[in-house]
Amino acid sequence: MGLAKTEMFTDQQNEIALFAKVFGHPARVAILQQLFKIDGCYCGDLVNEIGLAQPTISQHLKELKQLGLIKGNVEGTSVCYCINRENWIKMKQVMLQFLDQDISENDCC
Amino acid sequence: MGLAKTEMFTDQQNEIALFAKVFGHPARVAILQQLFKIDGCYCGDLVNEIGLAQPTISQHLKELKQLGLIKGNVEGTSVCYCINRENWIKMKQVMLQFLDQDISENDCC
DNA sequence: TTATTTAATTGCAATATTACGATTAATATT
DNA sequence: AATATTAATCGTAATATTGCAATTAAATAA
Repeated sequence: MGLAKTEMFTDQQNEIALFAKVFGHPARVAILQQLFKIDGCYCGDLVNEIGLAQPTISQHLKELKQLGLIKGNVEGTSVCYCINRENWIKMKQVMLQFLDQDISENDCC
Repeated sequence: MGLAKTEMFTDQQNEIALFAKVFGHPARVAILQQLFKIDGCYCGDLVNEIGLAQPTISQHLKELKQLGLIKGNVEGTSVCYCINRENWIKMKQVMLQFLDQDISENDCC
């Protein structure tokens, strides 16, 4: 079916999966790292930096924006993208809660 | 093409994306949370707990195992799964490095 | 007004993912 | 040996993702 049965899972599990999914492509990882590095990149800069076609980058930017992880500011014909710091921190808390689960010592296997 | 152009990205970016991708489905998040909670689950337990069909759970377990995040121990006709703690810690370091990037104060947008 | 620039959108081909029924493999039980 | 139990594998349908050429939209510059 190619479709996750989200109704069987908790909101928290679905939220974790949604954030993780958007990080599940190296182009989006690269875009975010570049935005952390430069802090305000035009779409064209990202196209040059990353080397995928402009529509492809634009599509990845859209997904990041939909999840609220980046903001886009229109400046004339350009659009300046940057990290949405507030939401990044919120996302980080959700992900850390998942990654930082207590690891007990007793190894079962 | 449905295929990520991994050769354009750094090993680190591809590694982050690979880990994130496996967390990008709520069933795999749920499996991992259950393994942290119970610490040694049989495949059948996970099928009952999560409510997807046995082949589906088996497939998700395979992906988690391929990435080294879980171990499976054969006990008769059953297989007991648990977290691979060593690799979980390694994965966490990679992901934290990505999530914990310095957030400067100056907001560009 | 007519280019020009920049980025979003559309449409599509190739590939990947998700889910599960049916089957198989391996072990345990009778 | 025959049966039962458990989980992996196979095959397949439905859907999602990735990438880009072509086009469009919107703003600026000439």
